[in-house]
Amino acid sequence: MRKLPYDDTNPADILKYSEELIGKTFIDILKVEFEGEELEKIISYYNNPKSKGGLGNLLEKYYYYYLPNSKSEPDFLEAGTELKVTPYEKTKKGIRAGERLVITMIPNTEAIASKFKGSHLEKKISKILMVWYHRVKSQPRTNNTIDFVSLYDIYSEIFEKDLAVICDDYYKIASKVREGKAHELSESDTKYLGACTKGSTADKSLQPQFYNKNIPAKRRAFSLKQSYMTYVLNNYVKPGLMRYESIFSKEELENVDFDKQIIDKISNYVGFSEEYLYTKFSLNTESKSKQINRSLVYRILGINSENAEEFQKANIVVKTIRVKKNGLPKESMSFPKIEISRFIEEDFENSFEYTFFEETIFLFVVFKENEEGKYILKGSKIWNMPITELENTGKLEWESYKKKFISGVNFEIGYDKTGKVIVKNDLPKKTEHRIFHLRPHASKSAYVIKGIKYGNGSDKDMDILPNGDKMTHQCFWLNNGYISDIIKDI
DNA sequence: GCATGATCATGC
DNA sequence: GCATGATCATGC
Repeated sequence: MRKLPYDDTNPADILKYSEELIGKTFIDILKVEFEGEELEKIISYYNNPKSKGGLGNLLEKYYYYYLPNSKSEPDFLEAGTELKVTPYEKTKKGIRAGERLVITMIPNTEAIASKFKGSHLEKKISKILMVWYHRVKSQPRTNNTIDFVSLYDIYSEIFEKDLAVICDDYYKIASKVREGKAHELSESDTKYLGACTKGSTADKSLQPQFYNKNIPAKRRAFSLKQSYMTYVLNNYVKPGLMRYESIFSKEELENVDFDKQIIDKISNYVGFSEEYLYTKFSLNTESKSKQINRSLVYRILGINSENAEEFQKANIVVKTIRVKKNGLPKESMSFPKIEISRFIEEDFENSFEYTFFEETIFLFVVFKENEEGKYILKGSKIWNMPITELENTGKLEWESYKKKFISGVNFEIGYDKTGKVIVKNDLPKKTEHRIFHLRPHASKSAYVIKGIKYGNGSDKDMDILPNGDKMTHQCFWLNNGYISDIIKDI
């Protein structure tokens, strides 16, 4: 056996050796060990999406030279350090983690420890050597460049406040498993540590639960959420591009329940009118901004921007809701527009919509209309869509749109009294669905039907249908009736 | 008064 | 210039 070029008992030395990776591509690493035909062969092996060897495996073998030990122990055993090779991507707004960081499987054939301290997860997550490569999807994997290397130590001072949340997340996941409810787990149940599904689509088959022989559950793994990894990347690995403000002090996170604290902070202002609160929090009362209540919520939580550290980490989205006197939200809730050509190619389980509702936590903040027609802050709630609802009703409703797009959308062209064109379609309507429906979402309406253009929008406002017709961009909306049920206890 | 289609205001 | 969150406005 060759002598290792680093001290594998010392995390600092492993880090130092790893820093020599910066600026190199994976091909550069392989070139040290191979040449000629052999090099070509090994490159194509690692670029084959079907081969088991990932980029992490490549570095283990040809850069760190360690022999894989049992999967239940950290990779650098004596240093107690786990190696993770993980992608990041560049976006218009900066950089973000390309994936969640999967740590270890949630057991389904043996007992699970109820507390994080002393758990199997603790061993695997405490010290992680993160090797970040810039993923460019258009090029072969081995052409990607390693740009950053960092040592994540959950017991170091900077991550101390995250540890409290992660312990709480662990407890929630383990409790659900121990109650025999592994089939009800969802990534959005918890804040920084998530229970993500594991394996390719075909492998996501249901397996028996250790704690519940009657109901099978998908295999899931503990992971650091992608949103959390994005924060780690932007704050500790490459700080400076994004600025976050924190809502909580370390003491607050260590002592009280996360959700309860958010709700409590908002509760302090329940009963006051929008106008009063705008003035109190120095928001321009003349503003016609449709997002002024969002700004208000962030100010109530104590931050001036809309970049809340804890919300970024936990993937929490703030949604403000105005409720009419009769208790029904004034509006359904919109989401980013869809792309029909992508939509009809996807299966529900791998769709953008499934992923979004499985991963996203919502903070609903309700303003209710009083007798004088003024809106009063009523309260708030943290919510995620129950996975069974998403996988049953949600799936059926989603699929009804897919079917309709494929079979063909029909239009009826009309005009209102001002002469404006109004184009009706025969997509399934809100009244036919319980959870969500599709509606237009664009700057202007725009259609091309049988070659004829309608509406005053332009090409950017339109999406293309399978038959070549075009219609105004659509997006999913959560039905206001459905939201009404969720927020009725606020 | 609701359902559905249309559109606005902001921030990056 | 566009994505996003949110609301407007007409017809039934």
